[in-house]
Amino acid sequence: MDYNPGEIEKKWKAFWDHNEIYKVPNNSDKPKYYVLDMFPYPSGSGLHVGHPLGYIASDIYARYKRLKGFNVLHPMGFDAFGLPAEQYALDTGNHPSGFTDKNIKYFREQLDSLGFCYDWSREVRTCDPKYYKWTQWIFLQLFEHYYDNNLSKAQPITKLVGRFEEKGNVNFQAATSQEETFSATEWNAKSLREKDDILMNYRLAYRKVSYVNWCEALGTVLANDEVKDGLSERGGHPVIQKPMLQWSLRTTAYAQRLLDGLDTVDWSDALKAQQRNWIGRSEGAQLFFDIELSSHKIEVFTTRPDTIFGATFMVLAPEHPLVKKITTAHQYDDIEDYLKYVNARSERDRMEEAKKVTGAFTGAYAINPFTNEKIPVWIGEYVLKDYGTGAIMAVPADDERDKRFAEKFDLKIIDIIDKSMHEGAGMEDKVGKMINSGFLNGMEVKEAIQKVIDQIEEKGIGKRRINYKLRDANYSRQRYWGEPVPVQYDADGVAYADYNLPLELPDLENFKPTAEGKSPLSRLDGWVYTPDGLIRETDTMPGYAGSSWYFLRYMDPENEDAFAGKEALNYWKDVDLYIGGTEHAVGHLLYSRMWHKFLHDIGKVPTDEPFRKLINQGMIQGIIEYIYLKKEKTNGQYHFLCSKKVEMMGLKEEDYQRLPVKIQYIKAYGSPDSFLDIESIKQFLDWRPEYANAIFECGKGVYQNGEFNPTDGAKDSHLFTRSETGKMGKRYFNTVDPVDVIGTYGTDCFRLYEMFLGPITDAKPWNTKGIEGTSRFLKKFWGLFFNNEGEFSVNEADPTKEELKIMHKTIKRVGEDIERFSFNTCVSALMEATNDLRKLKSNNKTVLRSLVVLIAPFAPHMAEELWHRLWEKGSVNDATFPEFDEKHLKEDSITYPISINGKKRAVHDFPSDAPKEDLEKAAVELEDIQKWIEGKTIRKVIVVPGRMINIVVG
RNA sequence: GCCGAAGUGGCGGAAUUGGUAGACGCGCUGGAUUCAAAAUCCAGUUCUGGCAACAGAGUGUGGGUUCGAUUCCCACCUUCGGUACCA
Repeated sequence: MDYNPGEIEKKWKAFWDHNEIYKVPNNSDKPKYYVLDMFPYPSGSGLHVGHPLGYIASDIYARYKRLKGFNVLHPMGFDAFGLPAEQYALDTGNHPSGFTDKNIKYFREQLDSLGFCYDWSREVRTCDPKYYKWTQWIFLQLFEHYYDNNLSKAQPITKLVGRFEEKGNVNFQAATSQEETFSATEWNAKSLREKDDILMNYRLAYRKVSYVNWCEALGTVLANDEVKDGLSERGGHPVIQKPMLQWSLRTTAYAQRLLDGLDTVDWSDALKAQQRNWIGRSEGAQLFFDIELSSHKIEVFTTRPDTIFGATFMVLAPEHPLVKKITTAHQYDDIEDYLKYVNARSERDRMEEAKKVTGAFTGAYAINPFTNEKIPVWIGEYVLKDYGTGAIMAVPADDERDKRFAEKFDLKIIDIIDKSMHEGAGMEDKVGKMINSGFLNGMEVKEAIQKVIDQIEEKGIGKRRINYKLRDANYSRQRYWGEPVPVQYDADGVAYADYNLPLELPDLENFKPTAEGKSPLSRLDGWVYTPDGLIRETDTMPGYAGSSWYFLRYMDPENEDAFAGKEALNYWKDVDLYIGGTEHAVGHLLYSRMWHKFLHDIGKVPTDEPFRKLINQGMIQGIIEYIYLKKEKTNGQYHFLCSKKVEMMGLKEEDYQRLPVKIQYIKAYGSPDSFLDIESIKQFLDWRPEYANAIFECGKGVYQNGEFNPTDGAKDSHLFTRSETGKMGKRYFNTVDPVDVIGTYGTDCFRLYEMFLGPITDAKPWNTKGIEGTSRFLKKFWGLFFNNEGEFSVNEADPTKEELKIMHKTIKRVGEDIERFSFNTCVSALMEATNDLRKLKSNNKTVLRSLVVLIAPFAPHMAEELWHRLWEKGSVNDATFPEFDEKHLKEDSITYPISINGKKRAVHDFPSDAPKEDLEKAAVELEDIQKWIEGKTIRKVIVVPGRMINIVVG
């Protein structure tokens, strides 16, 4: 009987569904294991072959763990709120929920075609009120807690109020943006509104003024990547930085714990390094500078207080609140002009042009507290409002950016560190001897840092301090398609938690934001104004709200009394294995960890870290095929040119635009010689009718308006395309839908091939052609169970020594390779075993039964079919992963490579139990070796038993 | 700029702790089968020279450590990914 994947896969999928094979109980005698995939956003374009890579890997591991006797939780759900659905609603006027449902349905179909062992009864969707009820609930918990730095733990706001009533906030260690101190008496005298403002400075979810990219023309707030050069990506309208009162999360409160927790998890060093850099802990000093003729002080944070004698000017962030207060009348116009310029630039613009030096002088002078010199105060966009204090003391002698700034604006530079002993050392190396630095002269940098901080503290002008680069996370979105924030305000603007959850997202017809940039919800007067005279918050929550805790909901998805029940949480505890892409390295993975630590603080989850082991899958790349379009039209027509011509004639790349072409039109796709022929140019024109009259300058002629004019009588011609490996995506028209591949080769084959491509963590290009190899392998594997007449036939006799060796070798390799997530080599091992058994013409039942279990995680449908044909009961999913026995792997003899001075010159078989001395002697006497050592002295013979022999001659 | 990862045949990749470089697969070449093709099977396939036995070179580049380096160390080059200008 021939292998027919379509039939088999359909049959066993129905069998598994009917028997609820993948349903997982919340209690079991077996040890638990939790395998999680990163939460997908169900985009309209569906999955391409790159997406399932991680899902297949986790599915294989989940199935393997089950065979190893674990109770395995392996769920899936949808991160269903988000921008694309909202954009779709804006464009079409349709409600995003219908669009989202449709997308989820297609996504689910695609996932189902991949044969995953998800327990779909646990599916969650972030846009379901039953789910976001708990997202809102967690938000309110954050709102009603603050972070106590002494206890290193979140505490209820009520406790804080108690403390204020008794002692005020003096000497109180908490994560806060509160600057003024107050006594108990002062506190008790404050109005409700004043108290609320102060509490806001302590809450873990709080309101503050922060900046958004506001586009007046589009009437909406834009994400960073929707803004380019101060203009909106869509339409090219101006974008400005607009201050708005918004919700934030005090992520910074958890900075140190987020850093420390990294030491306890099994993640790659690369990923941990990224998180550490993001958190960005630095040690240094906080320091206040007096301003001449002003009562204000400028606060700075510096990691290099030792360089203070070289601080010859100061730079404030343009948004710094002091700017308006200290600017002199004379400099007013300069500063205003500069602020206008900066206002039009996004943070990203500022970063991308790191080398561009801009700034303006405020006219004010600060006093260097150690030299007592007057130093000018400037503003400059290279100083960011959200890092440190938004102000720096500039030391042009030792800092590249300060130096460029000083050179451009002709400011004083004083050398303060002699680095002549340390060639090539930079500022970050913290080496050298202090010069021109008063009492620090002659000290090494590290010593000077400590000395100067002591002095700073003694003078009372600053303190030793630890600073984090991590910023509080903006939590407000002026959008419709997200969780409503369950907060109400009274007439004074005091915020109250609304525990009437879920606060459902009301229906809407107009999804446009309001003229002032508020969320479209603010138009719903009947919703905004509550019967008790309060006003609802109209901002919605960001994408990361629902995805910061979803893995907990899977543990107990139906629970109506809690986000998950105590019992379920205590059984599943945390995620044992998390697989997903690096794009979430800092965002999602940091927010989830913070939420988890918070929930742990308030006693709601038993663990401090959510994800024990984490693997980043690499990207599957596609080949992007471009055609060259001249930027200047020829006789008013678009003009396409063969890529070979552009390359060979040495034409300037910048005169051409690269236009990605649908890969379906390409001939010789993926090869360096890929091209469009006349037929495919016609297809291209059907797709892009705006180029109907364009000129196509091919190798052997010119095609235009349906006519081909050859240069030398050619019938057809090639318009060569430029092929580049890059991302697979809709915008490059190079996606491959897994459903299409599966239609031809079957699910098992597709799974196997994705794994066979290479290591899970590496990026690698997709090439559909290579799948033939795994397809042949499955046919051969299947063929092991059938005789020449096509009848199922296995040999029930005891396996031979050779058969046992193949079997145990394969068990060892597949088992060990799954454990180290080397799935590509597992497939190789199974291929080799199949080839070996075919050579032996072996169809031994004991051996084949083991192989069926080994292949089951990879090709579950075929395995189930063969399992049942072997007269086994139940499901292969409930089989036991076979154990290997070392005794079957022993060889009688070992083939040793024999090297002379490390270079292999011969191979020879020796008995595997031959002692070292015998090997030494025998190797030297071999005929093949004699000619290499003739006339030379043997200095040494190195024998590594079981491995190799090396003869050193001289 | 900064951070991270990776460079091995025509291609994807293997070599788990320093010990036979190129497993396995794609592609290609030759053969069998076939009227022919597809499919299948067998053999070969790192490069250079040689009919061959064999010899030389070879894991991005240049150095180093070692009896022995794809693996460890130093410097550099290239590619990919991330990025909120490390005060």
